[in-house]
Amino acid sequence: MRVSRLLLVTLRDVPAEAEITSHQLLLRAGYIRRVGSGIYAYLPLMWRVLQKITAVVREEMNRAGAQETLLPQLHPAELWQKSGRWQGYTAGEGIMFHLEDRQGRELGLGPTHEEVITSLAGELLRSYRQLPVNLYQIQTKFRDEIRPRFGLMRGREFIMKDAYSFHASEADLRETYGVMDQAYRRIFERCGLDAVPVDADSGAIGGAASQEFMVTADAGEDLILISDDGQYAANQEKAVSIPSAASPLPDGPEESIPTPGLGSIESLCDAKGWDPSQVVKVLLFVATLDDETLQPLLVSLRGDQELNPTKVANAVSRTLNKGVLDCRPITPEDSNRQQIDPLPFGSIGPDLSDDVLQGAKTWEPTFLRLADETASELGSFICGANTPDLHRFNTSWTAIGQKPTSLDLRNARAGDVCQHTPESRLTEKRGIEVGHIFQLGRKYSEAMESRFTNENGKTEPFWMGCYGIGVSRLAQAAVEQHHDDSGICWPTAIAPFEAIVVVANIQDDTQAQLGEALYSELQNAGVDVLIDDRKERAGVKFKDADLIGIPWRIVVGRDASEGTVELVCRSSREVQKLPHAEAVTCLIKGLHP
RNA sequence: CGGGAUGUGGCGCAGUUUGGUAGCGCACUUCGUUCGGGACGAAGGGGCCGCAGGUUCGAAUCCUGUCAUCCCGACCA
Repeated sequence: MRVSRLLLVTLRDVPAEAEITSHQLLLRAGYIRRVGSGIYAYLPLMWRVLQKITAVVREEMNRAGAQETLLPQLHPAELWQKSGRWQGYTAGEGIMFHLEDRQGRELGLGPTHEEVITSLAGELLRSYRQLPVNLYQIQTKFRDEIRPRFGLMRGREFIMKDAYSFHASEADLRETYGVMDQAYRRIFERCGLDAVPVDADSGAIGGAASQEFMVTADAGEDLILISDDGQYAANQEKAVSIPSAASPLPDGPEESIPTPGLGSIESLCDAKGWDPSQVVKVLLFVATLDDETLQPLLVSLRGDQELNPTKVANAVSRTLNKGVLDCRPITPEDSNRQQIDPLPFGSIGPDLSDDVLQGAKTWEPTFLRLADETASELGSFICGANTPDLHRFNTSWTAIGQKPTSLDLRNARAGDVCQHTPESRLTEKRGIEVGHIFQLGRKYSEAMESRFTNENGKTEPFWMGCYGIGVSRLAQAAVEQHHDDSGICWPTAIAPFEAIVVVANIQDDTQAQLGEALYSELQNAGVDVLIDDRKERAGVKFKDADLIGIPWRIVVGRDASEGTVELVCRSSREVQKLPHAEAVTCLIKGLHP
């Protein structure tokens, strides 16, 4: 390709819309253009990058025994109604774009394809003899993100590879899950990304085991915790650790202590000289369940710990055996709306009576009470007295009259001791989620009544796995991980071109001819090569070449008359002056070591 | 949806406080000089100042409404 004919519009100024480096560079280097909020055009250079990535993904998926298909993007509502997800995905905070056709039929624009594929599998896979099957597709997904962000990182339209596997047994599912884990590691490695597999919460998609692949980068939206010894890594939503010990309270009788104006743990401890680990804090939430009930929650946690909302939602879901659509803190305004008496915020104890909920307009009349183990394991502690400006000192679960069950509801934090070995501690990093693999189990096959006949002639629902890679996000994550002050430094495997021949002065016949000769030679050698044949000053061409980040550059310039050129490595900035033939061999060796 | 900010040629911005009919840099076009790290000079083209009302002799500027975009929280590949 000739740069003179390439649609390449580079910008000197950073568009105001871009916050993070990778987004700025993709815009400046002419890879993407914003068309609407969270909607981007992939310009020719970007499209080449995406094709390089999908080629790697295809190879590895095919190698792992998966088969490529292409599923529709328009999904009839009935499919989603059958799985029970239509409501949750379209109403309120729902993430699915949806529409009505001229007949008044409802359709959704696919944010994910469990429903479609599971219903197809039920029709096509009748016998255990056909199993296992792993189907994948690479296509555009639509999600009406609450807040699109950071260019391709969180778009409303994005390219994703998703795969779904169907199995006759859980053991077989686990085997394919393992194969996918290995395939994913290879994919990210081949794409030149440093991606860490971490234990993850399976979230809205549901299911048993799940693992995310995180590209470590400061701009990442997720917080991940990694052990010093590298044996354990998890998303903060899922991460577990051993909490630090609480400072014990001196023995003594229970006391009521006036605490006017001390509504936060911090102010309370500052004023009274207590340690936050001696206090049980109580947080009130209201959870929206999938049967539309609004369940008030009372959560107890040791004062020095942070609550993990994902763990709370999962605990609610497990306890009540219902899905949790939303979980938000109860605020003083809620008492007005529910027409109940004001709650003693700042002085709530774990034994806050259900009486406070009597007469609530839409809430359930009793609290679901949950306690983190850091709180439930305290012998004696300080807590609110359920009366404004009053706390209880040296009380206990016996005195309070209820010993809650111990759950893990807290955030693991950097510095915490690991569960797998007390020798190791956790550190925090930020990560960009580029892949996620799940063992779904039978959740969808049961809901969609998608079944096969087993060896014993009985019908049963499939065991399922699902495996996603954010292809367009991966491309931007690669830029986030590979750039310098001058621009992008693509890993060769996913660079739009492997090499660029820069003719310093195209009007110099010697330079032009040698440049053209090298260009054809490289093309004939199967190298993806660009030639910058523009009538621009050399400086402009160098700046552009750096910006767009082609891994190798051959500069044909003032030494062209002696047949000497420069071979430049973009990422290391290493320059070698070489006879042109040698530069070509050297370049090809660099590409295929 | 809650909190914050911004809308002025393709991009980055000034002008808004104190109303007088729009300007700068980059980019673009032409010519000349220059030619290995985003050149210089000259000449040019391009904007109903987000949109709709209102106030006024007169609105980018003041008032009301509305829309859009971006940032911080809830969602996820």
